[in-house]
Amino acid sequence: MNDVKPPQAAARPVTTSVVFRLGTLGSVVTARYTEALAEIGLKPKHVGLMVALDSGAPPSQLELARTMAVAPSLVVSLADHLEQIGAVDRVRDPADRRRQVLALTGAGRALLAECAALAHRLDEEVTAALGASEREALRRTLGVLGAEAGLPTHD
Amino acid sequence: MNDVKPPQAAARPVTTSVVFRLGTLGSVVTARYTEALAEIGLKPKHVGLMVALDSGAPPSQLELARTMAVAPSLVVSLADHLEQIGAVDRVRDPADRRRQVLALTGAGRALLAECAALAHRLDEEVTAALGASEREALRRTLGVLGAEAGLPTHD
DNA sequence: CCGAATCGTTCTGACTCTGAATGGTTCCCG
DNA sequence: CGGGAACCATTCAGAGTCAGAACGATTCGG
Repeated sequence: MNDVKPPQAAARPVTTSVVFRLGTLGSVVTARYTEALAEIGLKPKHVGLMVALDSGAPPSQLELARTMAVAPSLVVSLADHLEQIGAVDRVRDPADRRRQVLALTGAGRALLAECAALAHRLDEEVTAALGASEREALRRTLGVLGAEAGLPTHD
Repeated sequence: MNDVKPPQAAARPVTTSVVFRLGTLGSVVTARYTEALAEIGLKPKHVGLMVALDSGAPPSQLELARTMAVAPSLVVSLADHLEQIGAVDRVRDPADRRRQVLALTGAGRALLAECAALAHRLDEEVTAALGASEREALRRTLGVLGAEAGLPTHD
């Protein structure tokens, strides 16, 4: 019937997929987020660890590694840094002295709040082209997908 | 007034920000996407390069590096591989023999279509928890934000 | 009470990407 | 014309991030 060859390869190009858009957008947004966090001496995974602690995840390092889907050895270095700046306490569990139990300090909660403020400030830049209802719908939909994938989501 | 200390640190936790959700979701989705691509011997950036070519971006390697926001030396290795598997032609521009001009071959277009199919298949898994209208709204919103950020978006 | 299992830590290595150095090509100006 | 400056692609070394193996300390089970 129609032999018209489109200049593009496919009727539904890769670029129209949620997966592709989420990937590319995710990396550019994360780049800005990472840059902003660097100014307060943190990396995204540090925030991730604090979020896990704040969400009431089991506080032993091994379990934190599991909830973060990350190697235990990485948790060590993250905890090292957070402890050094006074954001977390790290004590041996008296009941099982193999375990290292992490807990947010007051300063840690303040730091996490600062990260939250920073993130929401970035949100306004990133979603500037969106209307309020679209913005909220996006936030909500991402929350649903995140929860589906087992990510921490207050809301 | 109210001195009730919430168990969480902030009224608007980091996890409710679009930036945070986009980042975490992006990385988990990208992980699955990367894994799926690996089975056909590609990495996300290979697809990115093919997409750029397919979208009519200026085909010299340096300009491709600019549109992909990536170092020129990386384009070399990406093009090396794509050329080796016959997905792109790489010829010296006769008008300026410093330039290396890339172009998708037929096989390249087929490969890109395969990636598109793969991505859309993944989409259904990832967005399984969403209704059709929500899914479409997400796709559209991500497209708007991507366009805002200067990303290639057919649609 | 002793061997197996568990947790944390250290360290090595894989992987990805950038930036500097190099060689070939073109442009510009005297 | 001719020669130096600018430009493009390529190679290579190195920074950064992360996982996995190896080890020591501690606990559990028989």
